[in-house]
Amino acid sequence: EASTNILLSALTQNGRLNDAKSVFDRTRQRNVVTWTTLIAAFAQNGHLGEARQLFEAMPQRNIVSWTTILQGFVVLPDVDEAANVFFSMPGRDPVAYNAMIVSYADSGRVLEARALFDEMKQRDTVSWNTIVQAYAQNGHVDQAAFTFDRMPQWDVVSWTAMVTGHAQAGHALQSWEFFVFMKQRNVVSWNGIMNACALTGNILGSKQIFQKMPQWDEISWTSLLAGYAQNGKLLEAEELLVDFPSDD
RNA sequence: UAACACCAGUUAUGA
Repeated sequence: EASTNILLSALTQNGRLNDAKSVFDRTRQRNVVTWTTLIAAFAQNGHLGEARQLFEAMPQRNIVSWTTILQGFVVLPDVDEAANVFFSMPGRDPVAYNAMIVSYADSGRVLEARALFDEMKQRDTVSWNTIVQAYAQNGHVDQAAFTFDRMPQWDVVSWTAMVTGHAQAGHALQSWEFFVFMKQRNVVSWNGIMNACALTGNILGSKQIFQKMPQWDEISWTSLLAGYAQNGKLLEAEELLVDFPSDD
């Protein structure tokens, strides 16, 4: 039955929702993971109705199944339904809190996001990153920086959030400083600083970063292209298109 | 402090 769940997981990861559903329907031995895997698949594709039906039909739910349905409303987005689920849950762990904080942040309700954060018994690094990002994306980079300074520990996500947060506020220098001070960088950090340059009008910097970065993904290419386009560098954009990687 | 092949939930980058 673990093997069924592995199959289900593989199918949903490849977007084969229908196949996943039919496998689910044909299996007799379902456990909470079987159910939750399918619920997550529906929820991640915006099919909250189906997800909710399964959620209500499942014989027993645990905190992961609750958080899965919660997350479905977070990404929809439907902050009120998300809050509904969140406050109905039999128990809340940091993962559930973090998801709900994101929902408040995405709808501009920073104070409520902060209130939840303060109310948490245990905060993990994701919690801190989430509240830092909540401030940054709502135009309070100063608060984001203040909170960042008080975090017990940082990871690559924390640093990258500050790089992009400052860039969005137009603080090119601070953005760059955070990038330089980072101990570990991944492709997201590199994409972030490249976009930071473009955002603050330094498209030449974007190009240089693109050339220097150790690895690229689709977002790296799209970012540079967008940077050119938004700064009126149409010739450069066309040149870049020639070298664009294709996905087959 | 990580590796030894992934059964489900939360945070950072572009369009």
